[in-house]
This record gives sequence, structure tokens and C-alpha cells, in this order.
Amino acid sequence: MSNKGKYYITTAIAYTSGKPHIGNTYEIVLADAIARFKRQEGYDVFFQTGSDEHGQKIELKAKEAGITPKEFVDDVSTEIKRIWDLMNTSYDKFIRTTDEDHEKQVKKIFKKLYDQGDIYKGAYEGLYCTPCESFWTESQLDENGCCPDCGRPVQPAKEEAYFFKMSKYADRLIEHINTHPEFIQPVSRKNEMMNNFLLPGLQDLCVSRTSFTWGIPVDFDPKHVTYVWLDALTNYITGIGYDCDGNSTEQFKKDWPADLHLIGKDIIRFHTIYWPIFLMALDLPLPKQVFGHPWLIQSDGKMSKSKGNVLYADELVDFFGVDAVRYFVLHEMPFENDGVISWELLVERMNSDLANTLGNLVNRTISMSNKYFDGVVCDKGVAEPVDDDLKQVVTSTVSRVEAKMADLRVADAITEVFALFKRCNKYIDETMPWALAKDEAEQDRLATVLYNLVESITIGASLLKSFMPETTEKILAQLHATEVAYEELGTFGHYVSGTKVTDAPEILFARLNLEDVMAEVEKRHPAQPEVVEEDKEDNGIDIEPKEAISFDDFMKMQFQVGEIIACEEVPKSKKLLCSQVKIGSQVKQIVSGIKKYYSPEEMVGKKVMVLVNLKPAKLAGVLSEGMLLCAEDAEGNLALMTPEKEMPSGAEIC
RNA sequence: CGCGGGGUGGAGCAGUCUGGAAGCUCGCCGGGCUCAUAACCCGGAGGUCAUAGGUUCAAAUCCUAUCCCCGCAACCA
Repeated sequence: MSNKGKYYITTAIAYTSGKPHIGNTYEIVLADAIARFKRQEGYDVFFQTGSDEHGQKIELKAKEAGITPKEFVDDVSTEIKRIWDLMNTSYDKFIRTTDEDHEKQVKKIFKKLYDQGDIYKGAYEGLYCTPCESFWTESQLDENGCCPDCGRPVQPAKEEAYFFKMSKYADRLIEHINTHPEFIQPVSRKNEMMNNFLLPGLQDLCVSRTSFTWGIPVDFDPKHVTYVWLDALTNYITGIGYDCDGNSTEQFKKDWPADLHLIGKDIIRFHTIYWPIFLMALDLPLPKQVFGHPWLIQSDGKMSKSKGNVLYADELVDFFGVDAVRYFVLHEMPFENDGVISWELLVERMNSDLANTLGNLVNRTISMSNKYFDGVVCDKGVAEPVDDDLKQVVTSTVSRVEAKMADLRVADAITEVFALFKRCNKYIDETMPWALAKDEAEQDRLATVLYNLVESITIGASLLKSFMPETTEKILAQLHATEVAYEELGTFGHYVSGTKVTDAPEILFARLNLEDVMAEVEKRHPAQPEVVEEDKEDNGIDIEPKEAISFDDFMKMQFQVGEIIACEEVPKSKKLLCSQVKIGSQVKQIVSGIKKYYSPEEMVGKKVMVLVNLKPAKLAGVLSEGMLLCAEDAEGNLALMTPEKEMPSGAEIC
């Protein structure tokens, strides 16, 4: 095997808040396909993945489960690893951010950056939930913009925190991005980063928290823990032996900078802005490429547990097998836009590509060899012009695959391999071995045809190795063939003439019946009654129970009947309506997120239930002096609460 | 005028940067074949490439406007 140099590839580390679903699993499989292919090409590959195990969310989840955070992340991390292994991914290292050496380095890095002035102490302004004593970021809030823990509104607040001075390195980063067009992939993301974050000016990044303790403590200020990105991103260097005191391992010196960080499109910002800037501050070279892959989404609506349609890798493997799932996620994922996954599509691909095109090809080829020559495959050298195109397609596939892989077009690469198998099926029709078999004079031609087929399949199977390693093994085993070395894939005739193939070909991929699969899915996940659509069968919905409140708490809230006397859309907002509500003799302006369900016209004249003494606040720049109360179903549909008998505006609700 | 992505035959997608006869996979219809997992091969139907203008000899592709989806951002009290 020729050595083309080192190749260091990473995935994002998975957050240990719960079991990874098929969307998360996609990334590791994609990375694995790239890593395996690079190895096959002759690179010295190091493939790292892992888990991100700190943070408030985990602290809370552990508390709920009545175990320590460490116990909690041990469980989840084990589960992640189990799924990665189940998917047959060939990672070299699984790093955990709770690993001792990682934690040690993070502390040192934090200190170093502080000492050199890149990190300073300031105050963090965020959204604070007072009852829970917790800070939340925008993205953590629930669908109502409230505290995800207790569902109550959050307020802006401050706490002491350390910040990283991003602006200092911004110009250098802009320069780097502009002079390295391959750095951010796909390129469309580059403009997004530039326009949204870099050009308007970078905010300093908060790198510590005092609101929770499950994290890496800041050495010199122990009430702070390191906040997510400085902890998580650094795994890429600590995992291969970085030491900021200058005692990095040989491996680090060899493998850094990374050749590819493979991540989801949602965290491109952190990998193309903050991470490079951290590296600049540490005086380390930047990774060569960051690829923000799209997501797999479900065609039948958002994943939701109540619909029973959340897809998990291990369950899919139960139905289809490891390689079929690998094939699906690799093949179905486009390069730039989100891909779709559903049981129907899975079954379709399984049947048409894996069972029909590939499985059947191998099966019929072996059957013919057995039938006509007792399984012995010999090249008798009786070539005909029709063979040329087959050989041309087969021997040129490797270069096409290589080109696609170089651009990270994994889906296109795997399609090229299947084009080879399709060409083989066509060849069988062109040569009609069953017709040759009837003619004594054509025995040598028949043998040659079968040899060409077995050789073509052997090359195809060898090319499949990065994507479906088990299938490669199975095919080669049935043919009693040896894998064709990468450098040899462009030439024909490696299969040893005179070899006997198996006399009991095993079905590689069995066809599945969609109805059967759906019935089984149905059985495992009994459909929950859809509360919205079938209101004849109203089974009600359950929500998280909240903590009991005292009567005094209740009495603090003032509810009254209000009459909407005017209503208009709030400009620049998608969801907001601004109503003038008459409550007794006064009129309050109230903004509500109900534009999707009510038009301003139909609002006017309604008598509604109003929480009157809520502190006024601005929404989308418009003052709101109360809250219109609504009922909300599982789908988020809203209905205003109105008195069931005529009541005057201002009437107290109690 | 917050930022961005998207709208291509029944389904899922490519093609758009660098204009030049609308393509792939699946499904459907018809034919062929029978070695094979009712598989394989060939052919066909089906699209005004969201809409309306414009530039051009030529537009899915470039320009302008509009409509509709989807993310993100905007404190959806």
C-alpha cells in the first residue's frame, strides 16, 4: 500500500443528553465512509469521534434521573458508542470531554488564553429563569420562548463570566476564509458566515458560567466552569495529544492540522469562526476543511415521540441490516440540501438497489457458474466486442469514485459503484449465457462471459468496501475472491482463473414488502390518537405537571374579561398580532403570537381572557401590557379562551 | 425593507456558478428474456423547470418583481 501521507478526520462530538437518532448517526457513517476510503487510497488515517458530556442540561437530566452527572453521561456515552459500533464505524479514538487528560488540557488552555489577554472577565447577559436559578440561551428556550425546565417566562439578567476577545482575530480569519475557498464546505455556507457574523463584527464569546457546576472548573477562579465551546471544540487537539506547554505528542505533530472536520450544518458557525480563532490564539494552524453536512429529515412531518415516528439506527438495523442502513443514509443524503428519510423510501432503496440490482446480480452469476461449470470460473480468453464496453465501465469506475470522494460527494460516489453493477446486469442480457449454454461450441465463450462477470463483481465489491464493508466481505467470500488492491482497480483480470465459487449462494439482501414492514412498525409503535384531526375521539393530552402553587400565588394573578376593540399585525414579525383590549374603563395594548391562527379582522369584537397584571414588555419592539390566554394542543394550535356566557369587559375571572 | 435556503414529470433528487436540444433513481404502462431474490434488459407515457416581465440568436440557468414553503435571528408575557 502506497503511503500518501496522513489524513485526520473528525466528527462533531455527540452531546450526551439522550440517545442519538438517525440524524446524528448519519454523521458518523458519513465520516466512516470517508475515512475508510482514504485508508483504501493509501492514506495514514486517524479518525476521531466522541461525546460532549458537560453542561447544565446534563446536570439537570441527571438530577431528574436521581443519579450523578458522571453516572448519567457514562450511560449515554456507552449507548452512543454502542450505536457507532453497531453501524460498523471504524473510528480510531472515541474521546469523552470528561476524560482526565482532556480536562487537564482545557484548564491549561483556559489559563494560557487568560494570561495572554485573550480571555477577560466581564458580565454575561442572558435570559434568566428566576425560579429555576438558571440561565438559558435563545435556542434552549421551549416553543413558547419560556424556560424549558419550568415553562415560565425568562428575563434578561447578568452574571459574572469570562469572555474571549473574538474581534482581535477577526481580520485574520476573514483573510484566511477569503484566501482558502475550500475551507468552508459547501461554499454556500461561506457567505452566510461572512454576512451574518464576520462582516457585521464579532461579539465576544462567553467561555465560562457560574450557574451550574457540571463542567471543567476554571483553575484560578473555581466558581466558574468552562462553557461549552472552549471545552468541546478543543477535543480535536487534546484527543491527539496536544499540550499547550509545548510537550505535544508525536501524534499531534503528525496529525494536526485536521484535514476534515465533519459537522452538522447547525454548528458551522462555531467551527468556522470560534474554533479557528481559538487556534490562532494558541498559535496553531487551522484545519484544512470544515464540511457542514445537511440533515436527514422525515417526510411524514417532524419527528415526535407521540407520533411514534422517531427513527433510531438500531431499530432500522433490526429491519434492514447494518449495510442497508449505511447505504441508505449515504446514498439518500444530497450534498447541500436536507435529505428525506422514511420507511417507504428505505424499503424502496432496499428492494431496488440492494436486492434487485446488487443482490440478484451476485446470486444469478453464482447460480450460472454452478449450473454450467460446477462453480469453476475460468477465463478461456474468448473475447467479443461486447465485452469492451463492460470492461471500460468497470475499470474506469475507480477514477470516477475517487473524483466524487475528493469533493466529498459521497452519495454520488456510491451511485457510481452501483452503475457498475447495473452495467453487469445489462451484460448478462447482451451475452445471454443461457443461450450459449445450449451450444456445445460456445462453452469457452460462456466460461469467458462468466469470468468477466465474476471479475467485474469482484472489482465492484472492492469499491464498495468504504461504504458497505460487510457486504464486500460477503460477496468476496461467496466468490472465493480476494479484494482487489486500490491501485489495481483500474485494470481487469485479477480473479484467479479456475477458482470455484460457493455452491450455496446466500441471499445478500432479501426483498421486503412495504405492507409487512409498516405492519411491524405499527405493532412496535402503536399510533397515538391524533388529538387534533379526530376530535370525535378526544382522549385529551397530558402536559408536564408543574410544581404546586399556593392560593396566594394564584391570587397574585389578575384575570379579567377583555374586549378586543382593534387589532393589527405587528410589522416585521411573523407571528405577532397587536390588539387593543378594553378592560373595564381602560384600554391595554397586548401583543400575542397568534397570527397563524387568527386574522386581525376576526379578533375584533371577541371577548377574551386576559392576564392583566403581567409586567409590560416589548415584543418585536412593540409594548405589550398583558397576555391573552389561549388553549394549546399537541400540535401547537391555539384557541382563545372566551366566556361561555355574555360577560362585560372587565369582569374578574376567578 | 433582518439573514439564508428552497419551489424541476406521481415520489425523492441532479442540473443553475461557467446560458445552447429537460436528466437520474423509484413508481406506472408496453415489450423482451428466463440464469436469478415475481428479479434482469429494452421501449413508452408523464414536466409551460412556482408566477409575471426583461436581456439574448438561444434562459431551468442571467436580471427585475411577485407568490408559496423551510431554517435561523427577532425577548411568539
